[in-house]
Amino acid sequence: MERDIEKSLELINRGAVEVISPDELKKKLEKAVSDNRPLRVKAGFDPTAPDLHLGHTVLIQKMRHFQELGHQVIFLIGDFTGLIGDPTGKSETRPPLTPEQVQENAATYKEQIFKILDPEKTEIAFNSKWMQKMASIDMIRLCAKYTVARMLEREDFKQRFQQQRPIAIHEFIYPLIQGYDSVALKADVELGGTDQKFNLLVGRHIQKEYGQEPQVVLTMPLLEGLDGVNKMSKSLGNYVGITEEPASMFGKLMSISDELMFRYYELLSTRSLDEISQLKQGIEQGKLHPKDVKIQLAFELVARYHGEDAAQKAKSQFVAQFSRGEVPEDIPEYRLPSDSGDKIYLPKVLKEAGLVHSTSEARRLIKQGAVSLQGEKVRQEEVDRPSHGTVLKVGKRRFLKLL
RNA sequence: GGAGAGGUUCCCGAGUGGCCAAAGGGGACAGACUGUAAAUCUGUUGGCGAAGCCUUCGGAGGUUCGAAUCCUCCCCUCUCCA
Repeated sequence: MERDIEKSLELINRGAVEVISPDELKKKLEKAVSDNRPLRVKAGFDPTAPDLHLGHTVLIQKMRHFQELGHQVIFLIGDFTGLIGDPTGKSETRPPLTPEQVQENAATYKEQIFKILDPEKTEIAFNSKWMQKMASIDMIRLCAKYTVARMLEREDFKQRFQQQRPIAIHEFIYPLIQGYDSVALKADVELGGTDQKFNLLVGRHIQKEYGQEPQVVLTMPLLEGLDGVNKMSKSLGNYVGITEEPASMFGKLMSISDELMFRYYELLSTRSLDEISQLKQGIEQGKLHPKDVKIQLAFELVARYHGEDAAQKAKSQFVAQFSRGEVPEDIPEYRLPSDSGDKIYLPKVLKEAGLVHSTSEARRLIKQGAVSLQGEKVRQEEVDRPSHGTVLKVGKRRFLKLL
């Protein structure tokens, strides 16, 4: 275990938004060293998303830091709470998952976190272990430890309440169970995104109620999704999954705005803050092209999850396709019906091949000049039957080889 | 239990008998531009081989030449009262 408290604090605080409270953290660290007992550091994950995405990695990397300092990290999969659905940050009640879905998703989580965490030093817990068998009377006792008024202090509950939107009662139970998890795990520290602050603080309260020393709460910034506005989340579809194909990962990262790129640098890159501000300056002074700086970011992240080779390949493919307008290597093929004569009706082909949802959409795209055959823009819906191997292109990203 | 408000297209939201496949915004897609799947500007955004027709406004019926709009019943959400 790291014995230098100051050094520990430095690493722990890096990137963190808030520590509640810093004094308690320091004391816990000192005690850990003097008792030679690693701190139990908990972070909970809702098993709604089968794919971990870059947003999660901000937190997981912080867990990694604790591991590096020799502490015990607990990756809690909220398989029981997943049946409720965390209402945090949601404007609406979430549909509950079935037990089967939860199991499936939890398994996938488990596979993925070890891309970042050291399996040897990670304890994986499921809160169904203690929640499943909790007696009704104990559940009621747990509920008795918090009040409706205090629940409504939470911003999203308050808003929904004020806006006359539904809040189901079970949603109130979520923070209580999350707090009880800390009791069950005897957590010394709990990590979470800033949106989790309320739930994390409820944990402190509940622990006290159950006679435990309250956990230190450490919040990490939320990573904005690709849209640059909402937090990255599976359900909003603005995410980059860590198991995503290199090319897709690279492309998505290149699609973020130049402004958002620096946010990603700060939260995801291992580069020092100094280096990052140098990149920023370089762009402002016109020495660096923003596209190149973005390529470096995409490269670093793809390399982290897929290796250097894959990153190199994704990069050259991207440059070929979007800077030079070349046709990518692996594109889907479509065999034209042999009996279709010497004219083909393009909207139908596009639909059959799955490049568009409907022939209407295809017709619109043709009208807009988005469709080309072998580099030649198509203006007619009906065209001469193209020769074998002709490349059909829709927009910038959809390709089809006609056979 | 009583009284009231509401449920509209991917999302938010306008529409209160025909001019409604339904304003506006968001998102998405496309085009132009660009050393970016960046920014910006413009356009498109139910389906149908496209003529017109078909399906869509919580659900089921009904009135009407004609219904998102009116009526009946049902389901769901919210507010106030109990």
